[in-house]
Amino acid sequence: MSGRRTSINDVAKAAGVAIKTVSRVLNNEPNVREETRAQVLAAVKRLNYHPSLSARSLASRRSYLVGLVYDNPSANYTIEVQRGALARCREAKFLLLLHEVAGRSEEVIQDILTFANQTHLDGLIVAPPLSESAELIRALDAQALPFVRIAPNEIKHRSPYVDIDDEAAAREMTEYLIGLGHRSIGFIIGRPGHFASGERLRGYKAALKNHKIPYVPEYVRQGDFLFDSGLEMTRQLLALPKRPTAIFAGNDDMAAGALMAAHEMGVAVPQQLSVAGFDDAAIARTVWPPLTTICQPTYQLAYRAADLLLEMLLSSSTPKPARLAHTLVRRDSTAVAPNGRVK
Amino acid sequence: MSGRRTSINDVAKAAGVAIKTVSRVLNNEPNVREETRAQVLAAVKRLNYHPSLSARSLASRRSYLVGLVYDNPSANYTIEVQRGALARCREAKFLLLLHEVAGRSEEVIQDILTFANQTHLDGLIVAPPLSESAELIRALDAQALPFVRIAPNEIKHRSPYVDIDDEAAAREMTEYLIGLGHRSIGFIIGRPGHFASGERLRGYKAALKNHKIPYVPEYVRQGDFLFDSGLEMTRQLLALPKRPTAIFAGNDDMAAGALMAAHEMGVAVPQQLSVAGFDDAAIARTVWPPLTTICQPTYQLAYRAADLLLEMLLSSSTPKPARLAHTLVRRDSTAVAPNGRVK
DNA sequence: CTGAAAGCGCTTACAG
DNA sequence: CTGAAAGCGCTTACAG
Repeated sequence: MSGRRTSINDVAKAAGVAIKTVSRVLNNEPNVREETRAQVLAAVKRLNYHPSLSARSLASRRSYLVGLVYDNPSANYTIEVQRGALARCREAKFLLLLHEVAGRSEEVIQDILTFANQTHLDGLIVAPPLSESAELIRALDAQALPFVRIAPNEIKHRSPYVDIDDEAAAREMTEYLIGLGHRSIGFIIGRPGHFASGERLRGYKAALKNHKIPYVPEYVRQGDFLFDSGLEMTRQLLALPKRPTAIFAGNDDMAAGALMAAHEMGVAVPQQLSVAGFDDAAIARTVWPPLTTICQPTYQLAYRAADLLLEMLLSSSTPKPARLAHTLVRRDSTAVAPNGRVK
Repeated sequence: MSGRRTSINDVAKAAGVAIKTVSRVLNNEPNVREETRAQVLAAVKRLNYHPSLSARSLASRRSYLVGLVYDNPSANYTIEVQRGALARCREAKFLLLLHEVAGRSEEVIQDILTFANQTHLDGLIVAPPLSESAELIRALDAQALPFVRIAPNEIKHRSPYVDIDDEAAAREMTEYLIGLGHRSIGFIIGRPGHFASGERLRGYKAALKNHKIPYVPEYVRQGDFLFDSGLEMTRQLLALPKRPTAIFAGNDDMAAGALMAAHEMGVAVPQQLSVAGFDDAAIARTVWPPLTTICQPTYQLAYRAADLLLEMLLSSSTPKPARLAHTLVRRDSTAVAPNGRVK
């Protein structure tokens, strides 16, 4: 670290061209002779030159900074989101800044706006459940800050988003259980207000209907996406006179709670009770038995979200939303229903 | 986003001073009259001015960028490290860039150096287990890049670091089990090569010695910090003719594996077997029964690491290493030894 | 296909 | 205690 860092001037001198030409090569602009381009690249390599982000940023009135805001629902989920967004940003030579928020909605919004203003963010990626906040969307709109939402709810807004088909996924899982011979299937709903909670419930209902299985209200319980609610609701479901032979929880944390309730009450999983989750979070593989669940392509969702944002920033267009595929992962927590006939 | 962003010139004009004075106020430099300072701050507020990082960075030859590199050992741990480092960086108006690495040591080092060069990082925070890599330390040294290590091993290097006393913590946990009347205590060692693995083993041995309990080699098994190794080693320990009444695993993931082995073999925890972990990771609270474990102040370690790095950068001194306190967290996985007399 | 000039918004180094 | 000038390393806008 002695003396000056090497700059575009050094490269220009070494390659025998003007700095504008170096700039063209570095930014993959057209109208450079192939030979000239090669000379410049050779000089870049020889001098181990790395362009200065601050200079570029200052001159182009663009920060090359993208923010990722999240209200950490679970560490594993968040890490995957970070990975996906980071990967795409790195490719485009943008920097990703993380910003975790928590607390009341009003403060959270102010917090995010302050973050965006202080860092002069070019754009923002909004992870769920923040992506479901109508107030936040409105506030970002008012700032004219480009943003992309991951798995948002039904809020109508022209900004792009990426998601999966929660209803279809829940329908598939329910039909998978039906296929195993289950006819009494409990369902634990996710936190009220989350769009995904409602969609998953809708998928459960649709599957029952498709198979002409009556909907039993007492089999459907309200949880909140947390372990404890899965535990408590399963205790209630298993205490029912005619208890369900399968329980489908709105996410893996609640499914893990369901497993614990079964252990407590001496109900064998999967022999006497099948349990299914949603998300394929890390907990799905650390509980016993490992959970049958729906795998969301979290990394891909975040990668794609970053991709859409960069497209907005670089071409100032408004890209179309993207819907990605989920998969049903079969593990050991589900099995043929006791006395059940497999279809 | 119409027209120009407000700059230091606008503030200077509005406050009736030179831009240098605005700069002084913003950077808390001395030699500004209190009245002038107030005028400037009022103008800053009125115009909702936020200084440009790129301009500041370009002029001061400092990127205000700090890197955090990690080889994600567990999502929960990583998230806590991020939180701590982010909090300190935000206070100092530095930006934190994440960089996750994986794979062979040589590639990892090259990857980190490329990251540092491309972003013109001012400094680097190195999380474990990367902080234990002698090759990495050497490479960073060669680049003259300031860095701070979190929980490094015994590598001698003048760069600062933060850690806890792993040996003392393991000693305390072992003595806690002894205090519950246990005399046959199994131990599952963490991944070989990790400094913490050896320190924790040392603490276990020291406690036995302090209490004149003979060291039984077959009670000590080699794991690798992963769930499966805890499962397998506990199966072996519980198959012993005289099986231990307590098992202390070198981390929580292995302790969770130990719990599953006990469930499998019909050994009641904690009535017939006490199980203790280390780290207080999220899994410690999702397994059943919840784990007694050692809580590392992960957030604080990272916060402090960032603090030391910033001190290095801003005062160009070399701060002293910091050692932080751990705590023993009692939960339901440990109890009085069967037929044990509590001391 | 290539380049010279101006300027982005700050800090540094200096003067008073 | 305050300020005018120079310059950080790029891109933009323009000229040829």
